[in-house]
Amino acid sequence: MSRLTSDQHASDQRASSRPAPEASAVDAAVARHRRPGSQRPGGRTARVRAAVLDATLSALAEHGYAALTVDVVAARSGVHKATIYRRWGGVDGLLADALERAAQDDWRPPDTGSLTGDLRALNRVLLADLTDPHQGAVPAAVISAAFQSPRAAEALHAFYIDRYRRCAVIVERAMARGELPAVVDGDELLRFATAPVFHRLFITRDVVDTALADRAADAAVAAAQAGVFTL
Amino acid sequence: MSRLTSDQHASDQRASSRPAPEASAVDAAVARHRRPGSQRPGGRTARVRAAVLDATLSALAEHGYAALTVDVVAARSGVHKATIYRRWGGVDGLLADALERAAQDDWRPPDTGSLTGDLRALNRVLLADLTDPHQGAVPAAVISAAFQSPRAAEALHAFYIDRYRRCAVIVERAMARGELPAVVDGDELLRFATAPVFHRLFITRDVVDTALADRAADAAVAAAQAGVFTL
DNA sequence: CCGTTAAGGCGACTAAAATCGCGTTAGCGC
DNA sequence: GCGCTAACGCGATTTTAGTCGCCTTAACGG
Repeated sequence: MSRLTSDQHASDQRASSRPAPEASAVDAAVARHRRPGSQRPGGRTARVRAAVLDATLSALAEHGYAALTVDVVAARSGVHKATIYRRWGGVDGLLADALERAAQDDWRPPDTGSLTGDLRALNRVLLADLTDPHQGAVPAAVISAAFQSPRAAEALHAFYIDRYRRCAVIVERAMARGELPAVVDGDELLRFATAPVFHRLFITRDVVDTALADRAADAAVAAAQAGVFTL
Repeated sequence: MSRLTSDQHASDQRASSRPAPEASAVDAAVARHRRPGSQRPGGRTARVRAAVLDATLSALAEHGYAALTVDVVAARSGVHKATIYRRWGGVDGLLADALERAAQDDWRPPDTGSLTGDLRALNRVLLADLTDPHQGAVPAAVISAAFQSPRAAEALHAFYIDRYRRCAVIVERAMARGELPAVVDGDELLRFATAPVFHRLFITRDVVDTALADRAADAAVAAAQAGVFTL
């Protein structure tokens, strides 16, 4: 089992060639791992990280957060338990790093031509992602882990800083179109628009549908037009 | 240590008298514990529950959620570990029950004379409670536990159903005063008003101040007046 | 009162999580 | 190529979490 997973991954990475020269996607992923004092972030280390985080994600999607344990990830990834504890410290570290890697994608907010349309679409995507067992399990698990682990909390914070920054363009477009009465705080507007979705999913644990997603978007637009987010 | 705690608790409870007759406050607390099939919810059982939940709360406040373990609660309460596992199943059960007991208070929403005032005050109280290490640690911990434990999720859901129901009077008063253009969904309005506080505290992990609490209240009022929550 | 029996106490037991020391491998600079 | 050494593999060990069987205690009904 452990060999199988290991081999499988090795063949995923690079079929059969020298490991060094044309590493560019790997370098990008690796650069982030380089911290002051850390050395040798080369090929193997990167492969181990990829294998471990992939295993973390698939284990999470398959058996849920409650069953996510270092031993499971070790078995799935073919990486030794001790290595995982050394590099990540525990499940919270795994989740934090998985989220950091997930943030390295090319996600872009929707563009429908209107502020309300964009925000509604954003909330629907958000809802779909968070309820999706594959993508959504990671943010959800990190939200939970953040209560116990400062590292997870920091990763979560950074993740949403980045996501909301990427969404800022929605508000900029709306202002350019003259849909808003003045210069508003885009971050603020976006956070208000999305907050109800998170709130019902993870705090009150209500059932959430697209109607709520739309209503939240509408409420934020109404508040913005009333001047609540005006700078 | 275990004897010390045990003795201390015994003397706290009832100095030196017969245990049975004049139990009324205890009875009230106990009545809830009586479930179909459960029997003998009498004095000792109630005392054990009180001791265990008190220990859970103080341990949580003192050392945080990460350090909250059954062994710690057992030691603090003077109740044996096995008993706790039998009755509560684990930390998630402890938290769920602690939240259920906490819900049995006489909490009332603020009454300032205006809708905006009430919602602002509500959000400020909410923020203060959630950041307070004593009161606030329980909801926070249960929110986290709910990701792994259906029981905690159910307790959380029920808790907020009840809290928002108690707040409904805020919106009713506002409608009676004519502050709202039509009949609005009070629950909806209240959830929108409070969602941003939870969102920043537990999802984005931003720093939260009273200015945000007020802004969230204002945004909800603006949305309500624009007809977003109209039934 | 007194018998019945839930509920709790107790400590040993099993299982799982986490750590450690040491040998091996493979990046990286030369 | 070729050392050097960071990073990983490995199995044993320690620590912590959770379970079990048996005995004791004390509610509750009569």
